[in-house]
Amino acid sequence: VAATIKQIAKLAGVAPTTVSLVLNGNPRIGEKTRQHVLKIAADLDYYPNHSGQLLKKGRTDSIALLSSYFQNIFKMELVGGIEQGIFGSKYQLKQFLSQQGTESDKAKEILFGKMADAVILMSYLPPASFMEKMRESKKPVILVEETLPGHPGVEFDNYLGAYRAVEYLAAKGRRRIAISLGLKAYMGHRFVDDRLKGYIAAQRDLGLGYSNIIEIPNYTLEAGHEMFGEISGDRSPDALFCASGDLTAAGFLQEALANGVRVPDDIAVIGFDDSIIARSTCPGLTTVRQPVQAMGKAALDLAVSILEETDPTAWERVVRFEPEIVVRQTA
Amino acid sequence: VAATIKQIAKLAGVAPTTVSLVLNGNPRIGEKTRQHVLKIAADLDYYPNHSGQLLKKGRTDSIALLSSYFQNIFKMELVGGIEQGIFGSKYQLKQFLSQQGTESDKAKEILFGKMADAVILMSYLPPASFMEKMRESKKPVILVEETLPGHPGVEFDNYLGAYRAVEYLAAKGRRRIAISLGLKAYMGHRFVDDRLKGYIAAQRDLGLGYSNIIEIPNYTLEAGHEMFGEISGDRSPDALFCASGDLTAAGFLQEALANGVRVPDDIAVIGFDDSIIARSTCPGLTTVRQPVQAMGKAALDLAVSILEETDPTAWERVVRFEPEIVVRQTA
DNA sequence: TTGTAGGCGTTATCAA
DNA sequence: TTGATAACGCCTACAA
Repeated sequence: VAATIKQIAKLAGVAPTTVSLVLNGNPRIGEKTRQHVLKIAADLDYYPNHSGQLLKKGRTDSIALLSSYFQNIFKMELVGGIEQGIFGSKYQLKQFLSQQGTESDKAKEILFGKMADAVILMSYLPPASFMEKMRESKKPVILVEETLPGHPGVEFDNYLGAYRAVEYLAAKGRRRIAISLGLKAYMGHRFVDDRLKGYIAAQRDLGLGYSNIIEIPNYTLEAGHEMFGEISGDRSPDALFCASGDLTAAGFLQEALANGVRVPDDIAVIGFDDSIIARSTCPGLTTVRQPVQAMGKAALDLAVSILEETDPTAWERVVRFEPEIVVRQTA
Repeated sequence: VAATIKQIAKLAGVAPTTVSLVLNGNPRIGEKTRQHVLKIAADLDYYPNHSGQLLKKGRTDSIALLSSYFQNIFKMELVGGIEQGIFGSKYQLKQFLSQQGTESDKAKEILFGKMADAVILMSYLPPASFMEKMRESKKPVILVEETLPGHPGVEFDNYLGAYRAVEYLAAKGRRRIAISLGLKAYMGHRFVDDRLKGYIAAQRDLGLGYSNIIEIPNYTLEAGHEMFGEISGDRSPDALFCASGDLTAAGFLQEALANGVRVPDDIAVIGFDDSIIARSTCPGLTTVRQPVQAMGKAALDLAVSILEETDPTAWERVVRFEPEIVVRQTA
């Protein structure tokens, strides 16, 4: 049903080549023929077959985002940032979902199979050997969140984020600061380790002799609710640093307030990410801001500068973003 | 750099056909040759060129989601639902962004250009002529949120949602119920009209002689904050129905609580959507639930059953979802 | 069991 | 100014 160049050519009484030239705005075709062809193309509602073009050109003019996460606010904001940057550019964003653990295979499939010119890989650290291989094949893979030195990536200083959160709480007079984390659930994800290390280092540097690590199964509202059960007892914390994210912090908040625990008077709460959730809770959630949108944009920029070869150093650049404490009402 | 069937054939000392047959699991190739070819393919890290395959097959095995919205929770949840359904199927989801007003052109480009086999079009009502044309060309366009009778779509009963919200508030003894809406900003979007009509009808049916329509510029937290300024005065409402969504309701809540207005004692608040926002506010937001994930899934199912021709009626089916009041603490 | 040949829709090279 | 021809990588009837 879709029109092709050949059909237009036949109807117009010219050769396919001519049609192609006209459609691509080549000036060496006579005005009369041009108009004629254009008219017929419009009549037939012609749109170029994408596969045909790609096959010929060898480029796809699209960039893939690959992740193993479904619905998730971090991803939404990352995509938002990428979209902002990609819109109006010549690139298309294609999102792919991969089963956990199959990320690098999927990336190879995408890149070698010419489904996209570059892959932005979210929250997954592939083996160095994989990255080197991609580098040799000139197939850009941009790592987001979990990065590898010497390979293109975008990261956030999670260590510093945690450190500053503890510092901030201590400056507010808190002495028994607990941290919530998915140590087991997100095992192998560096961001978990880094946040924990930052917490421990800050405790040590500030001479705080208290440590309380609340292990949670996932980063949901419900997990936040359940945290509330963990903070009672005689050595209960006077502050909770939800390194597990804003959503868990919001969950905790709900449960605390429902049980008559005052925030921040009885317990200060600080989240992580500064997502839309942190801004919409009540009281407003004090949190460690991670500029996720900007990170998405940065990943895209990295991909584009590698593809367009505008910057030879881009192949080994890791763009690092710094945390910022956003003070609202919970701490 | 990417390996092709020809290269494998040459290295293996067989014809390209043989390689293709092996790779596609055709049983008529001898085991020895099969193993040999497979080994070489693996060595070369072969992945089939997608464009080549598509061009030949005439199908893309992918489904497009087209919208003119960037970051937005509704979209996130819709995508979530689609992904759940698509994962494991043979289809790929491709997301496209279009400038507002160019949706149908973009859809044609996608469909006729063979970038995807079907388009799921979010929150945009195209002209009927466009839908008919697509129908004739056997190019499925699935409408989400804004639908057209006789064309495949997924909709939500916004009228009933609003009606029930008012009914619920009235049953709770509220008499002066205000509604917030982006009448101007979302002009032409049927969901706005429908919610307003539901509100008006319920007021009338229940004999409530009060009407207060708060016009807001967009559906953000900040717009919610500003609503608070609108509800003072002597005929101030005792309930606010945020037909403008949970996020605006959350904004209002923040401002109200910050100003010592008690919710729901002084004013009841009810949101719309039951997004993650509604679940994470404090107090929990009573809201009109719209099963966005299920709607995404339904849109996908519709697309698939049209593509696979499993159900001839799918071409004209509009799947309708019903509201449900989710009672939490604000009303 | 394996190979030959042609074509999907496009574009680039070269010739007319 | 226009057209014939070939090629991108893959698949598939048909032939061997």
